Amino acid sequence: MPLAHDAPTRLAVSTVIFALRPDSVGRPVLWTPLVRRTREPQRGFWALPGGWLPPNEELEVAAARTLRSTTGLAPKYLEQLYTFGEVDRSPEARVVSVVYWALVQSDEAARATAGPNVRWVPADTLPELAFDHNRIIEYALWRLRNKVEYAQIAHSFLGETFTLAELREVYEAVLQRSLDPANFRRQMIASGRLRETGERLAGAPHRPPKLYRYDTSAATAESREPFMRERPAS
Amino acid sequence: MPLAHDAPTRLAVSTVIFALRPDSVGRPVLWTPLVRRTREPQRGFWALPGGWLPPNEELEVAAARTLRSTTGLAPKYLEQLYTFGEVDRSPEARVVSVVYWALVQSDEAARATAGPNVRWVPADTLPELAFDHNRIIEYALWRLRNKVEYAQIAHSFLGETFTLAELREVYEAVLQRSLDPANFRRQMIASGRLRETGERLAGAPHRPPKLYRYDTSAATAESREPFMRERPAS
DNA sequence: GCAAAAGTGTTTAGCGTACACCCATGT
DNA sequence: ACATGGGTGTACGCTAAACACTTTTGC
Repeated sequence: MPLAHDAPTRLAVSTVIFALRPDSVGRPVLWTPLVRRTREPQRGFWALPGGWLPPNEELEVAAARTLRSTTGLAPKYLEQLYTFGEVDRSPEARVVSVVYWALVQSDEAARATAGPNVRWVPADTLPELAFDHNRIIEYALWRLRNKVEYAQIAHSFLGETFTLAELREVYEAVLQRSLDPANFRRQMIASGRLRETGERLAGAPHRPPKLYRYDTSAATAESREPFMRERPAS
Repeated sequence: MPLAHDAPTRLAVSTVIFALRPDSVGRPVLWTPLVRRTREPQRGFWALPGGWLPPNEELEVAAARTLRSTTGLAPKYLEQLYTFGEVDRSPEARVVSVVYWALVQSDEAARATAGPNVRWVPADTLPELAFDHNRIIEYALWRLRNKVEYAQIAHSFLGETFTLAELREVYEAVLQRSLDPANFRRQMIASGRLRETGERLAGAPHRPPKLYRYDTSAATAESREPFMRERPAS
């Protein structure tokens, strides 16, 4: 079915947002917030947070604003994912969506705003979503799991300081497999991007672990990608 | 300077095209075709091939069509690169460009159409281009050089059959360093994606090398990325 | 036979994995 | 003291890099 010849192509920005939340057994797994569509087309279906691109707003800023308005949070990591533009991905009008993906701090996400039209769901067991949004989230998951293996982004789920065990739990949750604590420690230290804070986390009935901080200035030239900012727009 | 409030955001598709051509010393290096802008803004400057997105055309098809109209060629590899949408990247109007990158067969590119408004230039020593196109090509180069190291795309510069020496020359030209022929051979064979044709390339004053063919069906599930097609749209 | 590139064999170094073991704290 | 996770040491296996060596052609 051809589109109306006078309908202009519309440009939207959407964001796939990831945070870690405990599942029913208490182990952290990936969750993502969705919004309920309140108008046609696809009214009532859950969809990615997003909206039309304002003429004077940067793409990345639009993604961050969307994130903030649906979760109340600021992204700790934000990157362009892909642009989806199939002619038939939305009925009636041609819609090209520039999609971003974001990581937010998990303990903040636990207290994130939610309402009747915002719902967090486990990213690996999605319901049927509006448009091609299932496919988009699956692609974002693929990218996240790939990128965690070679880029230092896992700390974006955590706060300013963290223990190596906490960091390892993030990797294990994202990659869905357990990692050797001893080797994990050495790999992280060898990367040269962790700085000891000098403090330890006390209170547990065992040896108190050191607290680390991610060193943003230690990113080497080889590993740096174009267009990557230290602080995403908010 | 704010944009006119009634000017809609426009959507364009551009393509960074790479082929290998001999430099002055005869060694293959990366070249890319540019088109001269014949209207304002930036009239007279060289720019990436591209144009406005037709309402009923797929993004990838638009990229392939652009490629064909400027070079007369069909892409052997075509992938979305990034979407550039900075508010001020084009004067007067907000333009969001979905940029693709493509690899074309080098011996075909040698006979490619060129005219007063199409020029091939070495990709590593670009003149000053229109808009942000210098930055776009530099990013495409970065992506190409990264991806060649972990994905099997180098054969896209070659014809149906090729020798391991020819394939190695592609890698050397893209990565700008020489590779050990013995180890290169073993790595390629070990990848399991090359098939012997049973033929050899005769005529040179030395032992005739075997001819190989790239086996598209041998791509494993682990290495496959979403949205990758065997045959790009043309 | 000789030159030159194709193709094979072998050694070494680095790195990730597996796992044994010691350390430090709260109870 | 002891249980528990933090943290260290070490051996193994795989792979890439380096390079010596053999093979096969045209001249």
